Amino acid sequence: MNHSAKTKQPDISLAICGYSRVLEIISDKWTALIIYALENGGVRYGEIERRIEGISKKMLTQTLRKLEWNGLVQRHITPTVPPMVEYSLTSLGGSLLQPMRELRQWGRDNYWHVEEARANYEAMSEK
Amino acid sequence: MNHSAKTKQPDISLAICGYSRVLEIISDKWTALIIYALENGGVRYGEIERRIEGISKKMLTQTLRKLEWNGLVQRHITPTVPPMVEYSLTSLGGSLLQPMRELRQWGRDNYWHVEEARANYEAMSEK
DNA sequence: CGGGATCCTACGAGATACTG
DNA sequence: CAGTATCTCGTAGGATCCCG
Repeated sequence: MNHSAKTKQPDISLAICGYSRVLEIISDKWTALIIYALENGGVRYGEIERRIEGISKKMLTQTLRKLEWNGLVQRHITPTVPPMVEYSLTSLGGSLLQPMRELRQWGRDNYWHVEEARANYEAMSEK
Repeated sequence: MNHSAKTKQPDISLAICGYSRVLEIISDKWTALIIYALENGGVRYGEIERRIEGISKKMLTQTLRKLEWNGLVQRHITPTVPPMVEYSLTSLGGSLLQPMRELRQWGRDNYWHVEEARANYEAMSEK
């Protein structure tokens, strides 16, 4: 009753692949860094901005909104003047930390292999 | 001797973060799907194309080249006419499978939470 | 303090056509 | 079969200025 039993392999569909769906959520340039900034608890807007080198207000706000929209981050406003806004991970957001840490670790352990491969590839192309 | 001992937290730097480096490698639209297509061994160009729904020759070739450049995939040509080209994961590429599978699993398990959060967020905005 | 509104541009990626 | 070569377009993301 399911997909093509006679052909060698099932299709790989972008629309259905769990990985693609995760990427849609966490592959924006600043998303992961913001999640890491929040991994130890709630942090104020300005403090996140200070912690992450090079991020602009626009990108910070935009990325936080998307994280909120996806249910990974929650926003808590204390209506003083001026206002104080604190962001924190939801439990859904927290559940992403473990798998993300593993990818990060892979990057730390293996990035030099990647750089080596690139140098090698380019050396080959020139000959 | 290291970074600012008196300020509350060390900076989070895009350039240095292991996670950002991994994203640089595997966040392209088709990259993960190609890696999955190769997870059980070498596959020919045309076969990858058939397995991945919706990919164009241009994107397939371009993504394969980048994967090769990064040392994750290797290319083996049998110079018959017409030529036969087989791609397979290197050991470096294979080492990415485990962490990627975990993210994929997260997507499968939690995507419905994300969709729920989105619906909720939008319902809030309208009021 | 914590944003929002605009403008601009580089680049990812699709469509289409051609080739050894 | 396994690619290249162009053309085009949408959008992510940076810069800048303004606001309650």
